[in-house]
Amino acid sequence: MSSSLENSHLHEHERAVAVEPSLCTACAVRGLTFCEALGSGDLTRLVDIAQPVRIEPGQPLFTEDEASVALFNIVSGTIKLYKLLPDGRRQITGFLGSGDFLGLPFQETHIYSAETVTASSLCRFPRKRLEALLDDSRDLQRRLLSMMCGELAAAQEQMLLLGRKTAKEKICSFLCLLSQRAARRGHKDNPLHVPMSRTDIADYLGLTTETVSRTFTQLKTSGVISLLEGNKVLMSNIDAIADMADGC
Amino acid sequence: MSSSLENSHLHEHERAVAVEPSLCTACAVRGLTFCEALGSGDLTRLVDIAQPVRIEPGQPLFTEDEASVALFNIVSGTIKLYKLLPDGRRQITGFLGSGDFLGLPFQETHIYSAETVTASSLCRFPRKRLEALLDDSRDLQRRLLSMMCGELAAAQEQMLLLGRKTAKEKICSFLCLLSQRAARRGHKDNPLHVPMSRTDIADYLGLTTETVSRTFTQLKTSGVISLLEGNKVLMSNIDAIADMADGC
DNA sequence: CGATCCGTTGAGGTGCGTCAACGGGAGTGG
DNA sequence: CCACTCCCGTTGACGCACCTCAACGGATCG
Repeated sequence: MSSSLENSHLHEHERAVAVEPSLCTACAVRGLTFCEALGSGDLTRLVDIAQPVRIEPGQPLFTEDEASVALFNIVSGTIKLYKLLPDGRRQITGFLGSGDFLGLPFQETHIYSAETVTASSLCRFPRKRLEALLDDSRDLQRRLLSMMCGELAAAQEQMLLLGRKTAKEKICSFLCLLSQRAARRGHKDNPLHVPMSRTDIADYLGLTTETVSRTFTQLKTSGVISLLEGNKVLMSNIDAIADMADGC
Repeated sequence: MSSSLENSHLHEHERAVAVEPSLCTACAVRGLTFCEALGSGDLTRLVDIAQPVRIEPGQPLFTEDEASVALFNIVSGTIKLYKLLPDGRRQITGFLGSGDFLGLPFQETHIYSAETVTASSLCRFPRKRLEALLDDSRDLQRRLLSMMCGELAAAQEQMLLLGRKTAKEKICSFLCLLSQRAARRGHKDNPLHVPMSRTDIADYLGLTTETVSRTFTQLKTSGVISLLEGNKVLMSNIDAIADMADGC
């Protein structure tokens, strides 16, 4: 599925030049991240430890059980998080996009693997230094706590999906989720861009690629979506899709 | 399934007497909770807003989408958290026990319903007042952040279970989880107490009661567990169960 | 002692997984 | 420019793990 532990390329990025303060104040996704919570003083300190990183599609960022040395803000691109069973079965626990925070502070090892789906640019923070900053800045910590609450809420919603929804409901929920997130980020949300493969979608929804494919054609045949060029999905009846997502 | 919004009994508990400071310093579960992070000054402030609550089995604490007015520490007993689909399908997203924190700070509404499984005693905190305390105490906030990270890790593990494990693997994982938590709390972990009903277990694991029951008898027949009186499970071969939990 | 609830067991059905084949697009090499 | 390969998405045929429906026994309770 991937080249596993071959992530030595990351260390090359550590030599990247320090971020200019202007890059943060001008950051396109700053309003979405925890950086928003920072006053100019703390922002300077954050800039000191931030390292811009650009990564190609399909590259691992870190692996489950590996020691956690860095945390990230995602500036652009899509990242997938996943856990594996010994025999190779995979569960993707989330897709992250611009503005999302990647990694768990105050945890010594990663609890999941992370890999790019599309070409991505990230803001990399050495963990220990970010934790020190967190200890000093109550605003930053509170903002992060609030983001974690949001992630926990999303995780619970995903449990409902995985445990109790049918294939059609899962696909519809997935489309609604992607659409909402695109809108929140200011991206186009109706001809919706779906950058992940059928395999990734299947491993996110607890299905197989065949079932994902069949369900898409079923939705296409019933007229609620159209599949366009460039991995785009046109939702011709969003209300119907939202209803189907909850089994109405 | 439950008496839904009938939780007016909660307000009676609000009249409960204030906690004595000695009750906190002597609290049996203090080392497990975020209270551990408090110095004596902050502890006094926490005592001021804490309200002891005792609730019978099968009683709702709050409901999904309801405004969040209070958060809780669980002193003893078991609580279930769940989400519902419009047609009544239910997913239990977690079971909480002594030392666990219940509720999401800085969120205006609850994202799940909570109900007692067994008779429980809780420590109730009005949300706004606890948030004010959080804003003042960095240690408290950090401890809570760290607990949220643990919950998020558990949620990811549960997604792997729901999306990719078989019925037998789910049941074995469940037994291992309960056993580990019992040990961490200092409860007996091998003749393991399983207080929840087959229906609750099914709704937690994304199965039906029949499948849960059949899988238990299957494990019993193959000799790795025995079902004892009083909802106790004896695991005669824990290693085998742990292996089966991951499909080995 | 009827009523209700819970756990168990059986018989039968089905939604989704498994296995296999096929076609189109991208990359590669001659 | 054309083969050739590889990868990905799609579709079909078939099987099975789990769900559905139903019956039953034991425990609890008014």
